[in-house]
Amino acid sequence: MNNKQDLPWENPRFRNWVAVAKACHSMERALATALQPHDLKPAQLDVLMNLYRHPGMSQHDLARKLLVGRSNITMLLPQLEKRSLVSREADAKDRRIMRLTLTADGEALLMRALKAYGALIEKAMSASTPEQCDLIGAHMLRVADALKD
Amino acid sequence: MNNKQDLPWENPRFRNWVAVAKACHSMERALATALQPHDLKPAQLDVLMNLYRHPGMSQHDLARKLLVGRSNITMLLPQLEKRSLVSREADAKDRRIMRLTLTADGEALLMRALKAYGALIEKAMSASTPEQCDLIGAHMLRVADALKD
DNA sequence: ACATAATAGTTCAATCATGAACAATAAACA
DNA sequence: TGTTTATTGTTCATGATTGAACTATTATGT
Repeated sequence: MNNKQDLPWENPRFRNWVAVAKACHSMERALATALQPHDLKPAQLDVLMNLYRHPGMSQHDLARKLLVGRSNITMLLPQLEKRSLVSREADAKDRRIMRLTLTADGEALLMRALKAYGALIEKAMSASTPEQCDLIGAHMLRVADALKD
Repeated sequence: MNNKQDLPWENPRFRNWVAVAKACHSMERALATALQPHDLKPAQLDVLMNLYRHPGMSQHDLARKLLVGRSNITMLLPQLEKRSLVSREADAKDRRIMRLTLTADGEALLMRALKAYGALIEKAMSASTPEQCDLIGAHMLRVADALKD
C-alpha cells in the first residue's frame, strides 16, 4: 500500500529531478522573452546554433540533433529562409538531401542572440561554482545517454 | 569581434546548460511514452501531482505552480474532470475561485503513473551518486530562483 | 454606499510540434 | 538490369500552449 515512504517525493532522486525540470521550464520561458527583441523563438535559435557548428547538415540530421521530428524542421525552415538566415540547397550527389548552411545574416543574428542566451545562463548559474557546473554538465550528459533508447 | 574565444561554446557554463536542456528534453519525450499506457500526458501528470500535494488549490495557484498560463489550466481540466480524476467546486466564500481536488480514481492513477515516472528517473540518474544528485537538485533550485523575475 | 480597480476563470484565434501517409530518390539485391 | 526496400523531405490533420479580450465576482478608496 502506498504509505508515505513509497511516495516518490520521499525519494531524493525524484525530488532532485523535479527541480531540474522546473529550472529548465523557467529557462525556456526566460529565453523566449529574451529572444523576442531578435524576433527569434528558442527552437529557431537551436536551428541556427546547430547549423553554425555543422554547416551543410541535412534536415534529417538536424532533426535528430534537436530531438525533434523531421516534419518540424520542414515547418521551421521556410521562415528562416524567408528572412535569409539560412540557405537550403539540394545535395549534388543525393538529390533527396537538402544541405543547410547559415548565411552571413544568420550568423550575425546568431551571435547577437547568443549574447542574450549567454547572459541568461550566466545569471541562472552564477550562484554555483564552476566546478559544480561542470559536475552538473557531466551528469546531464550521462542522463541524456541513459535515456537514449 | 567574435573570435572563437567569445563564442558561448567556449564558456563552460553555457556548454553545461545546453547539456541540462537536452537531458530535460529527452526526459520529457521518454516520460510521454512511459505515460501512454496510463493515457496521461506529462502536463496532466503535473496537474495530478500538484493536486495531490495541495488539495483544494485554485486554478490560478495551480497555473503559477506549473509555470503555465491560466487558460492552459482551463483547457486541461475538463478532460481530467470527465475522467473523474479531479473534482472542481466553487469556493463558498469567494465564488470566483474553483477549488480542485483529486478523486480516489485520480489518486490511484497518479500512484500508478508515478511508478513509471520514478522508474524513468531512477534509470536516468542511476549513473550518479546520491550526493551528486542532491548537489544538482540544490543547484537547480537556485537556478529556478535566479530566473524568477 | 458607490465607483473604481483588481482578481479568477473562460473563450478564442494564432502558433507550434507531432506522427502518419505520401512522393521522389537512392540502395540493395536477385 | 529490374524489382524491392530504405531514406529524405513534404503535407496534412490533430492536440497543446499561449496571450489578449471578455465576464463575473470581490476589494479598495472616497
